[in-house]
This record gives sequence, C-alpha cells and structure tokens, in this order.
Amino acid sequence: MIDTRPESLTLGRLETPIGTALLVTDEGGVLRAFNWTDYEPQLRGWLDRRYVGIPISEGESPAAGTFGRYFGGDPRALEGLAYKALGTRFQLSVWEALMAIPAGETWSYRDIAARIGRPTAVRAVGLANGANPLAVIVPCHRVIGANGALTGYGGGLSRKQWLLDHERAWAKRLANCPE
Amino acid sequence: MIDTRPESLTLGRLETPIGTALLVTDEGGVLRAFNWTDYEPQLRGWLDRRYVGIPISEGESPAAGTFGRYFGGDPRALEGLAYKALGTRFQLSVWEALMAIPAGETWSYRDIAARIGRPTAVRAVGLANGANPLAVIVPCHRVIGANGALTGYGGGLSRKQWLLDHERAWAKRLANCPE
DNA sequence: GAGTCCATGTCCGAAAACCGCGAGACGGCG
DNA sequence: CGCCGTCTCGCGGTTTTCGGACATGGACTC
Repeated sequence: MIDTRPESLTLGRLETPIGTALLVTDEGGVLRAFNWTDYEPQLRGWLDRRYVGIPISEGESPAAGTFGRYFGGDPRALEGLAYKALGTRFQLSVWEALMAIPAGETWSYRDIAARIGRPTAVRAVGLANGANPLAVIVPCHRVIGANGALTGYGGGLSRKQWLLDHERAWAKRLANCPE
Repeated sequence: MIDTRPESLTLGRLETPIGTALLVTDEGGVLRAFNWTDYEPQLRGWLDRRYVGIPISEGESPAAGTFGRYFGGDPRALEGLAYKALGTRFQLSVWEALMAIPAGETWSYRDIAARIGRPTAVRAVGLANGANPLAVIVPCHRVIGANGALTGYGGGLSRKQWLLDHERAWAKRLANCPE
C-alpha cells in the first residue's frame, strides 16, 4: 500500500515520564512515526523500508509541543495532530478502529476484530496492532486481552500500563469536575 | 534502488520496420521504458511494479521523432536522448557498460563482465541484460555469445539480428564515405 | 481449570529456482 | 591430428517460494 511520499523527514526527540520519545515528521509537519529511543534501530530500519531513499535529518520536532501537553496531562491534546500511517488495507482498517476507542477506555482484540468485520481474525488484529508505526497517537495501548490481561505492547508492558493509568486518571478527573 | 519518481507517465506508439514500439516517457520527456507491443502486458506489469501508483496516459510520445530517425537510418540519433533506467546497483553497472559499445560493434557477455570488474558474473550479466527496461537505447542487442552466436534477446532474436544488421550497414557506409 | 488445536495477516530470513553464459571434456568425423 | 557439435557443470544476481513467528480467543478434551 503506497501513497504520496514525503520529500524529507525530520527526527526529533522528546523527554517523557516513560522515556525519550522519537518523533518523525515530514516536511509538512505531518507525523509519520513515533517510537522510543530503546527501539531506535528498529525505527530506523522501518523508515528505511517504508520511506526508501528519503533523507532523514535530526532536529526540533513540530509535534513536540503537542506531545508535551499529552504527557503533561491532557490526552485530548493529540486530537488535532496531523498524522499519516503507511500500511496494508487490513492494518489501516485496524488502526482506524483503534482511533474510535476513547481515552480512559479499553477494548479487547476480539472487539476490534468484530468492529472491522473480521470476527475471526483476532490474532491478526494483534499483529496489526504491533505493526502500528504511530504508538500513542493510534491508541494501540487501549487494546487488552478479552480476559482483562494486559497481553503485549511493543514498547514494553510497563509503558502500556502507564499510558492506561494516565488516561484513566484524566478521565476520572474529568468526570468529577465536569465544569 | 530508487530515485526521484516522475509525476506521471505517457505511453506512445511508433511504427518501426520490426514492429510497433511502445515508448514511455515521464512528464519531463525523459524516456523511462521501451518495448514492443507484443510485450505490452509485461511492460505494464513492470511499470506497475517499478512506478507504483503513478498514472499512465496514452498519447503522442516526445521521443517518437528521435526513434524515427534511428530506425530510418542513423543510429547516432539516439545519442542525445534523455533516459533513466531503474535497477539495482549491479544492473546499472551493466547497463552503463553497454552504453560504451559503439553502434556496429558487438561484445560478448564475458567482455561486459570483465569490464565491470566481475569477470565471473557472466551469467548474471545475461540476466541484467534481459532486465533492461530500455531496449535499443541501452544497446543490449550488441551483446552476443563468446563464440559469436546470437544467444538471446527479450524482443526475439530476429529483432536482435535486424538491429545488428542495421547498425553494421550504417557503420560500413560511414567508413566508405567519411565525407 | 489446564492443555491442545485451529483460524488469520504480515513480515522476514533462508533456500531454491531461474536464466539472454562459458569453459572443459568427449566423441565423431574427415 | 584438427575441427566441431554436444554435454555437463559451475558461475552469481534476482525473484519467488516457503516456513515460522507473533501483542488472541474460542471450542473441545481430560
């Protein structure tokens, strides 16, 4: 699956409570990839494969402020962010379904499979989840096992836990003070 | 191996003494592919693979005049033509070596292999020859067996024979009348 | 309950197949 | 002998194929 390619990419870094994040944006400021420095080699490999021949320069990321606000407290900060994920048709349908999960909630892999009309492709949903290049923005951390177990997360389960706690805390606070 | 991609492609047709040719140029008039109508399906498949997602429209080819002059008699007509071939590093080195063979001459696959510094990769040279998307311009027809046999040609051996005769006749005429 | 099997999409590495060749070995023939 | 055709085998880049691994869950057995 291919679409219009960017001219160039910028890789920026951002300190967060759960590690240093890598933000990759194109020349239009559109976010193309997100990961943690622990996985920088994998990220670069992925970029090399998906964005063949497109130069990557390091620098301040235009998305840093948005993520700063997310980690600072408000999960809604990401809502207006421009992003674009490259993947197969199946993967895109999964990622789109993920975007429908509100912050503070969790769905099971089965729920997602059902929502995209492939109720038996449960395991494939797990894979598509893991293949998502835009962790956090595409909220793959909001998917857990049908029995409530955390199951897996590309960035490590502790990060998944933190993100869920973070979003749940925010949702609870919001519920208490509708203001 | 990838390089900058064209915005769009134009596919034109041209009658020649050895069949109808297909000329594919980009929006800048640069030739990107050449083949014969007998192989139109293969050509389109190749374009689909190499120029993924780029629209192809049919129309008059800006390169038609140049090829008309080539088939009309003067092999040098192709010399000024802008072209660009997509391939692996190895293939590009082979194709570049082919460009050094003067019209009217033939080299063996072994000669080419030696020239690119891979004397034992003789057979791979044959493959690279066949993978060349710009028949005639990149003169893959000027490569024959070490024993003088025609061996193979993507467009059919009779075309290879015609091209060689054509170019030899021109070279001989040129030698007789230096003018 | 715990264990087993199966469905399902994608990626990745390994292995094999494919060939537009050429060299060397053999055997036939004048 | 010398010339020539045929056969066999090694060569090496590219493409294709195949098998396994995996962020699950449900059905079915003991």
